[in-house]
Amino acid sequence: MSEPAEISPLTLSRLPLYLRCLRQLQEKGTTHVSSSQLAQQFELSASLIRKDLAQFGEFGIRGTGYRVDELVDRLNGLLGLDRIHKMAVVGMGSLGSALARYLSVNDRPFKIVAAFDVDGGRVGSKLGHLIVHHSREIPEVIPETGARIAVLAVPASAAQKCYEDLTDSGIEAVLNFAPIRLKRNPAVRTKSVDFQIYLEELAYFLRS
Amino acid sequence: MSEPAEISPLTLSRLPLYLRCLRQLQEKGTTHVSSSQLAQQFELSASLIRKDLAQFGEFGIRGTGYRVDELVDRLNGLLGLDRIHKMAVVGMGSLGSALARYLSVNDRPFKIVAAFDVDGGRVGSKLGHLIVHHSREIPEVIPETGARIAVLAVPASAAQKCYEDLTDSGIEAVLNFAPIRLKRNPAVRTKSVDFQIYLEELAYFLRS
DNA sequence: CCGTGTGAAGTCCTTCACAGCT
DNA sequence: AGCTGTGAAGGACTTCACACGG
Repeated sequence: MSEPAEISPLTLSRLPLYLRCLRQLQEKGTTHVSSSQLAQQFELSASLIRKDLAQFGEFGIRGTGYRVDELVDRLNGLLGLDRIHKMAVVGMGSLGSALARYLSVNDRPFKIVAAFDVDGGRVGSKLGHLIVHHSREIPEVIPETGARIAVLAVPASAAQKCYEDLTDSGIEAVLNFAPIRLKRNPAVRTKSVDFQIYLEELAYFLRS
Repeated sequence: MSEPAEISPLTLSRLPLYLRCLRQLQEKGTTHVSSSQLAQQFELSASLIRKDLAQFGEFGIRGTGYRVDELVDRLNGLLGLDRIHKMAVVGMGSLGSALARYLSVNDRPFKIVAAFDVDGGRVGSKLGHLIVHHSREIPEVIPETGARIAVLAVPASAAQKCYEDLTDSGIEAVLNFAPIRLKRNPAVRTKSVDFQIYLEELAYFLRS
């Protein structure tokens, strides 16, 4: 059972989820877990877990379940989380700063190597031991730092321009928080997280 | 063509997206748009747009397309965005504060009516003209304010407890930002936004 | 003639059910 | 006996293609 050329997007979106659940189990000291236990505790589907995992080899033990540590390692490897990812953050407003704190926790593989803003009050200030650059320096600084992934947390009006500067500078993946539909660069993995849209979706259930 | 009892979750997730695109068109002064124009400009599927919209009535004009203003109004109505939603925010750390700013922009129908935290330095401080309450006051304050929707932006370790306090207090929908898999209350619409997971998903494409 | 609305076809994803391993 | 791995069945969603209305 060798690894397929392409993981289906829905399977891919669940792998980090499984990882999160398994990490919670690790903290509790659980060493083995079955698909049905996982399903019950975390409101997942047992058969789906098995199908998802079985795509990448047989690392379950029939009659017993999965070894938690092994599964964590395997998923970390599959997702490329077993090494450091250098990350840039563009937009150091309240959201960008908060994201910088939340996304670069020490035990996680994402390390911020560059930060940008256009606000004179923030350019030159420090984020940890990093200096915040002006966004116009993206084309020079990104290649210097070797960042391959970027978080975009600028106002909607500036997002498309920043996005293009980033992708032109060699960034390969962007996580966008600006509330706008970006015109995407097909060579760059782009994911948008839009809080307003999530709220609007929830609002539907409050029409009563 | 009357409205169905249930919208499929995937259709529902696209309606706010269409709304976002349409608002962008409104700002540019566009009055009419066809499904294929929408599809091209915003990288959507024309036939899917038509299918999604047609579920709620025939408000396209054959040969012409859709009237932007009318469609915006209709979608706003469908999603329950044509009235104010009172919202509570729990967790006034950097993320909670940033979210409070981003989600309660004036032209949006979500209005923050209560804020909570456990940190002595933040309890009692002001968010606009609102006082930040201690989280232990959730059971009293939520009913007083009439909030029906809540944003949860507390550390993972506190999330489950806060979630339960909120749902026990009558909150009907929760947007969770804590990086944890919540044990959900089935009576409450719960949506989780997990930045770490999104990054991990992107990391998969950077394994090279 | 253009674009919507919509059955039909096609694709993708999930659930089922059980053979086979431990 | 228990649980994984997996073909087969079932379901959900999307795309196709065209009839119909403007």
